[in-house]
Amino acid sequence: MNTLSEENYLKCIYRLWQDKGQKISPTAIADALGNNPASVVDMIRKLTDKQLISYDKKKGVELTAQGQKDATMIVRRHRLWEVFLLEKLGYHWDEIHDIAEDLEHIKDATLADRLDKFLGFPEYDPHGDPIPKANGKMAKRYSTTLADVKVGGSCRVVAVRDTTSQFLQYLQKLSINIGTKIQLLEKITFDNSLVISINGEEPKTVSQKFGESLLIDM
Amino acid sequence: MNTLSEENYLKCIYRLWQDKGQKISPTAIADALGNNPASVVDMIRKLTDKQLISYDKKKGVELTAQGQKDATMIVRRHRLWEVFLLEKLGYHWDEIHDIAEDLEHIKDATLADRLDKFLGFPEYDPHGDPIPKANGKMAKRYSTTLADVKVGGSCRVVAVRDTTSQFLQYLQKLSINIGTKIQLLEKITFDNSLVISINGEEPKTVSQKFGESLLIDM
DNA sequence: AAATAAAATTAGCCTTACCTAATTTTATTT
DNA sequence: AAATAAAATTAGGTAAGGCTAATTTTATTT
Ligand SMILES: [Mn+2]
Ligand SMILES: [Mn+2]
Ligand SMILES: [Mn+2]
Ligand SMILES: [Mn+2]
Repeated sequence: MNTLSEENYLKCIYRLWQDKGQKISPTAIADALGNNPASVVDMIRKLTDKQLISYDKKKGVELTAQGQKDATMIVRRHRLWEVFLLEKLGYHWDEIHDIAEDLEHIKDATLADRLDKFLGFPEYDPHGDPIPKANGKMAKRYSTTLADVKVGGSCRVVAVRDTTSQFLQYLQKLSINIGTKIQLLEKITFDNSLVISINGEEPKTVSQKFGESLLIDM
Repeated sequence: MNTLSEENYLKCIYRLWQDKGQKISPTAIADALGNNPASVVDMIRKLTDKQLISYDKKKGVELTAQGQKDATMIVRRHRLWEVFLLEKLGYHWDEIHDIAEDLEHIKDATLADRLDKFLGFPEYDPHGDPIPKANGKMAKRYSTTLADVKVGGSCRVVAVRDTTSQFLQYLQKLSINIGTKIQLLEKITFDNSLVISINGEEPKTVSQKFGESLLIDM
């Protein structure tokens, strides 16, 4: 069984691998976790000994089959708890991530499966991220962002790429939720700012960073 | 905020204080937690510094007002999660204690209150222990055991004093649950064994230890 | 009151998971 | 190719929360 810290590293490596598909370096992990690179090197040794990752200066850090399995199950628990907190306990979507960050580490052979059943086997979490099934499979992850939409085009919000409360609360203020319709009216060439209409309302301007953080379906 | 270990010590001291009402010594705590007395002495120092307990060789360990408040809220969370696991996720009553032992440490300002509301503000947990309210108050704790019943008398099971799976599974085997009616047919004077009838069925013999572990209402 | 037993405490170690500072290796400029 | 910068690693340290073994204090017997 993995410790809390080991689990957080596995999940972090899994996320970096999914997000970029690029070489995962000790510094990348350190940045993502807010830890010192020296600490990361320690943990890389530990996880390598446990055969959960492999590390090669050329290829960077990679999850082994077992590491991938373990990471997927942590993500599964995280997202299921998020659904529970939002749907059953009435939290808002900017409050659930941090609590799920702790709940995901509760280990019991049947807990995740029971929770899954209790929640009605949800496909996506409240942020639009797919929830891995017990067998590790999961629905497709969205990848097109608002920044990819062509001027004049319309789209529907399906997920967020950033789950910080700063971003989620900003969305709240703009009345944007999963499912909200957005039309791209104009792209400011100077800094790629986007002029959008939310649910057909009056135009608002948002930054490129904002656009890249909203996942959409055309 | 208290660490996981500090919380487990607080809860342990709280339980010892409730159970015996006697002087709580370092060895008693060590026994209860399965830790070494030397480790307990370390933690006594730490909790004393944090003003959560007081320690006097004569009077033993005592919770301060704050320590009592903290301990009560841990117990609240533990028992609420137990109700959740049993009622919502369908666990049996011998499986929930260990999982709640971890869930009780999840800290969020409103989590316990939301869970309480979601569960319909239960008064007792699945083992018959009263659940502290948000203000710290709770329903009465039962204290009469099956061993206190007079021969010929009848009673109803209201709680268990032992939550080990050994005991709970034994109860399961005997078809005893919260609410089960038991009649005391005979008390063997040799070793205080009890001959009982469960729900009017044929007589069964149980030990004194068994009788002292079942809390009842006459 | 001594002797003995039990409980409490101290001293010194260990592991986990972090850290800083120094050094070495690898990449990027010039 | 050197020089420089960045990344990775090593060395050594810290705090939490355990441990064992030795010692001191307190209780219980004789
Ligand atoms: Mn986590
Ligand atoms: Mn999420
Ligand atoms: Mn616990
Ligand atoms: Mn209970």
